[in-house]
Amino acid sequence: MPTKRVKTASIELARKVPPFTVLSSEEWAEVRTGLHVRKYEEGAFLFFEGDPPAALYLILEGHIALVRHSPEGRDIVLDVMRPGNMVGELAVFEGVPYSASAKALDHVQVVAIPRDKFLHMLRRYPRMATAVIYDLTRRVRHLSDLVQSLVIERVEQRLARILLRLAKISGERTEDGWVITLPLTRQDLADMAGTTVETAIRTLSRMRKEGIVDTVHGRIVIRDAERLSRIAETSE
Amino acid sequence: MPTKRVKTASIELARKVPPFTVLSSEEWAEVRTGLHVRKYEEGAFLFFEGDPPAALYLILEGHIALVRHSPEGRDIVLDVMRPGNMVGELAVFEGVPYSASAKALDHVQVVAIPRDKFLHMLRRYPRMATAVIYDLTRRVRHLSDLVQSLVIERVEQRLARILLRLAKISGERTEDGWVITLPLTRQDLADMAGTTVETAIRTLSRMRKEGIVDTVHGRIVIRDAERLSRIAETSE
DNA sequence: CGTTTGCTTGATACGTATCAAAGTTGGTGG
DNA sequence: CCACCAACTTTGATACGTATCAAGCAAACG
Repeated sequence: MPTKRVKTASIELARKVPPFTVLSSEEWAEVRTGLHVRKYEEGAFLFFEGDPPAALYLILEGHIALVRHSPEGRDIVLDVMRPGNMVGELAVFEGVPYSASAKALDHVQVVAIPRDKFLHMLRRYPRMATAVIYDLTRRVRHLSDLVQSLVIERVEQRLARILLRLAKISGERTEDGWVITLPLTRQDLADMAGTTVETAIRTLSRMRKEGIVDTVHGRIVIRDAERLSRIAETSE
Repeated sequence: MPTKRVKTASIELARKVPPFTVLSSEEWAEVRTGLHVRKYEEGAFLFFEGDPPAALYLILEGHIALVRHSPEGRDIVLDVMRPGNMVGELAVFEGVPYSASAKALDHVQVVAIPRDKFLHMLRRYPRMATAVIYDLTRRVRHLSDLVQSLVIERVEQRLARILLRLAKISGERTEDGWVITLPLTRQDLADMAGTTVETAIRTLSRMRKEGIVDTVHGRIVIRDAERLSRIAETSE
């Protein structure tokens, strides 16, 4: 695969994203010093569970998985974050180590906001807190859904749900269905569904045989979104 | 059991609890109009999943379980909230129906803050947002733990963890161990552990036979906290 | 071209859900 | 005070979904 040329985003891009949208030009001019854009390759980690809370990251481009590592070597994906989302808020806010690792799922560009700077910003421009609250709110809602999903649904339903969500956040319409552009391994999907690779594979194989999904060049294609939705919603 | 006389808390109590602590006397005087204390009996619901977001509640006394109902009739306890915690923030903030029901686990007293009032307060005194962020942060952390617990732990470990947590938030030291003062049914515990009543009962019975826990007058007593911790931490 | 990494399939074991039925408890009203 | 009722608890038998262990296969890579 040829390496893509990727232009580095300007820090000015951040101005268009919450929480910076609430700032006036003067305020922004003051705030932007000390902020800088960072790039991460697919598979790279922004930070690891347990690291001291150095900075909060605002995603400009790409997708980040929040991953918990279990002592037994099992990984669990708590959430998948997109452009506009923040990563690392918990730790930065409370001044405790990151409670999950942040892994780039594709090419990622972020604005890194050092902890001190962020706290200072928030004290000086409390209006910015609204954006933080919205982001946390989204996360609580997602985690609540995930808990419910883990308790009442079987792997097949959970995977169906996950594929539909992934298509929504990084899907591309093509002739034979929705392509999930994120380069995900079966292990990644298993970690999102709270199951093992083998079970994830078996489930996806069954779906492939039924013509519901397919894999092309490592990308998952949803061939029959309606049937997938039906599986996701099946209440028994 | 004789009905206890319970004094209604004064609205002034709220002044000592975040997010109101950040207000000056004048600000508080302005804010407190329109706020009122509400009481709920054990088992009562403050609101149901799907209700319009009428108000946010600040707990002054008692404990509230956030519960999701599944179509199949299964309940899932997402979190147990204590004095100082807020309930209903998500819905109030985003203006969407409550995503879970709020059930009083014991005698509860709250300050009800109508949605409009709350949003207005937050715009006028943005410093108050900090308390909201802290509360959300706690919830995200708890839900993350819960997800991890559901994925990697077996029922026994999950229950052990839950009992220890409950002892911490509503435990009382007595001669033969820690008594969990909340009046919880086996069904409640099952809903917290993401399992069925029968399995919860079997697990607790086993623990009782081993002298780890016991039930006295419907209250759970932790007789051997150390052994319980060991079960909760066992990594295999 | 060999080596690693990810994918796939099979056989088996284990934990938990489910269904069924009976026992216990606290509260109610006669 | 007793009888009754409803809600909660308990135990047993069985079925099912998924983890686990094992082994082979395909594709990517230096």
